[in-house]
Amino acid sequence: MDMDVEDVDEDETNWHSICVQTSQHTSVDCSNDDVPPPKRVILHFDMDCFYAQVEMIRNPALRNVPFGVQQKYIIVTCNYLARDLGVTKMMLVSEAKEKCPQLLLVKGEDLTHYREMSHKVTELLMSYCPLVERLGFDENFMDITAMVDRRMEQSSESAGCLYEGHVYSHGTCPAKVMDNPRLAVGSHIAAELRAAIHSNLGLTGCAGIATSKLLAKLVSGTFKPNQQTTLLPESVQYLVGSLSGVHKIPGVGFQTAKKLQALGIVSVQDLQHFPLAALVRDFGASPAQRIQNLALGIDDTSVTPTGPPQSLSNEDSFKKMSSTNEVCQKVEDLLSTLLDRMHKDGRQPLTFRLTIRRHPEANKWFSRESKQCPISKHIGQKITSGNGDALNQLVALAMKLFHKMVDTSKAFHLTLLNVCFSNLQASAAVSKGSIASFFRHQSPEKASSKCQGDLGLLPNRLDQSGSHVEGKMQGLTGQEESPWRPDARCSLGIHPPSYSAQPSPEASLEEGSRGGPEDTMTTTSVITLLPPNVDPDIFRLLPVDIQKELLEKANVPSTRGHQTGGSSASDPGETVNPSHHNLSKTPVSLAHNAPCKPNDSITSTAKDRKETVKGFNRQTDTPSTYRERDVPVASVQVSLPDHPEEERWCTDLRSLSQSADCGFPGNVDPTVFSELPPEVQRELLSEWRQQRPVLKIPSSSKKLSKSPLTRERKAPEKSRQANNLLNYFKPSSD
DNA sequence: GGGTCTTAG
DNA sequence: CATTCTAAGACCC
Repeated sequence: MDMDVEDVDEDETNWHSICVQTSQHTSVDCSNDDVPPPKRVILHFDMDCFYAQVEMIRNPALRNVPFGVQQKYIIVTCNYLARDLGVTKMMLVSEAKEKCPQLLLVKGEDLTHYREMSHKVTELLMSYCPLVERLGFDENFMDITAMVDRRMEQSSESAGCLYEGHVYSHGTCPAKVMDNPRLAVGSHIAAELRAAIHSNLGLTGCAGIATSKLLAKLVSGTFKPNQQTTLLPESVQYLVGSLSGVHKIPGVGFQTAKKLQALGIVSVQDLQHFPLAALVRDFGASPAQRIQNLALGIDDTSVTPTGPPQSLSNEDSFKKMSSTNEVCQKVEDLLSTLLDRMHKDGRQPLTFRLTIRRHPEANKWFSRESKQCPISKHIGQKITSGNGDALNQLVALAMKLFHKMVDTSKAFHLTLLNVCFSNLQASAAVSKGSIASFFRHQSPEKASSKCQGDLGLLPNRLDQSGSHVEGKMQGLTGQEESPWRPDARCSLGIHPPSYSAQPSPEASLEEGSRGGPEDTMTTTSVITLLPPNVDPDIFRLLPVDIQKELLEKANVPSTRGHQTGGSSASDPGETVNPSHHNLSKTPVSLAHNAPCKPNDSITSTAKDRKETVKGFNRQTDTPSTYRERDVPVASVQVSLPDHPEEERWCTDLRSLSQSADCGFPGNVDPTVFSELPPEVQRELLSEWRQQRPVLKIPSSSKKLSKSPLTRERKAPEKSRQANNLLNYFKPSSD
């Protein structure tokens, strides 16, 4: 997991955060009109040090101390206090301790809480628009083209607004800014979504707004903690040209980079200009075209809704395992927890796989070996129904597979075991309004719901994903009640769980603005009413009275951001880093001689407001305002009582605007929640559980047609849903 | 469909 | 370099 690549990335930030001040006369920007209007508007979200944030929500006391999340002997990620002290992701625990003796460590091998929070983020985003694709636990892509179009149709005002957050640029003329109104609108939507994630889930993160997944991802980390950046078409070449090497291109991993290097290709420019035919020889036509396009900043792949996981696995690594008994015991442990997850998921696995890793001595180049086999229907049923017999039978099955790989009559030395269920089959359908339908992928025809209906109108490109869209829409449509009704929720700052609820039509911000009376309640409205120099994100966290005050004096003199020349504490210097040879390699014909501060890259207005906010923001607290209440914490390690299910309570998007009173708008403030007495938490959880929709559905996928480049596929076609609800309502449906 | 390789976080 | 603990897709038989 290096999912944590995310954050800090010391060096990576450099390249992208470079900003060049182009001299007035560059051939690029300012006067070109040959830049075609963006077709799609794609967002990329990347949570800040995700695991660490989840841990801080579970235990607010952690916010005040430097700590790292440890998996075995590695610090997989850490909070910002730890970063300030020199700790980085993927650092050895021993090294981190030397560097920072007071570093606290939180065990992170159990991914349960991270996984759950990860899905909440995805589901929250899906409630606004179904086109959400997950990338690991902490990143999501979203195609908001339809949302943007709708907003532009209904409100002419949008044309007049500026970008929210930063604009990646090396000196674009301000005038140019408005030549990309769709991206500008996209930046506002991104800001609202980040605000929603923050208010509903208590998480901060970065967003990138661009015309493709590639570009959105590349630009999102430009300004690191908790900020967003929009990439304009005229800056694309500069951005890709700034990458330090081909390995920085998403999709070009170690092996590919190695092969490229063998061809003398090291820089992105090398790859851009290398004869395609030669690449084809080494990589094959499709991959060759693909990687060269990526180097050129071209990416046609669509955002493919991820849907429920296609496999569930559990693994553990260790120094040495050399007896069958140990293996058997470990397999049992792994299976036991995996079975719990499988049971909650509700789907029935048709395939079981056991994977091992042998000690890197005999077994060459490190690798894993696996054996898999079908799961009999009989056992499969026990798995889904939670029958305890399943464990024993699966352990036996696993051992059979184990013996196929390892000759136990000889010495062996394993360093890892993994058990995996795949080929997940959804069981019977659930009631129509169920959440399950939310994840369902099929249902052709009707796409009536509002939110979705719009999607149906997608002008461009979504053709291929049409099927998914429809499927999702349907789910949405199915949504019958309106969980988000103001009255119902809020009893405790909480409201009905709603996985499903989110998808509900009204969930969409714009929807509201479109015609409904509820417009006024939408996040959108709220945000747009904020004083120009206030970050909606922060605003929301302020006490109501302060909010009022700010609204009254909308034009308070903005303090010059501290953030300014520097950027956040996290990586200030780097952004300005003088040593950007990259610059010189830039293909673009600009005079980018003068690197400038990050700020410069922003249009003045946008910039000003961002910065002011930032300064404000940074100190006060980025993450959670509510945070510190004192919770009796025995040790920093203490955390919530473990309830299996605290998972899915969800939120109501639209309630954002009222968040102030409820503690959380339609939702629960995670921090607050964590501070409630365990009994109360449990009670709430069980209440939520009754309706909570739970997961995603199965999706057996088949292939549809293919599109030329890149993978497009994913939409499952048939699938019914398996939903946890089943477990609650239908004891043992098969 | 089984199994490996690659990429990714 | 991987290291951790996952998850997915491409591509072989």
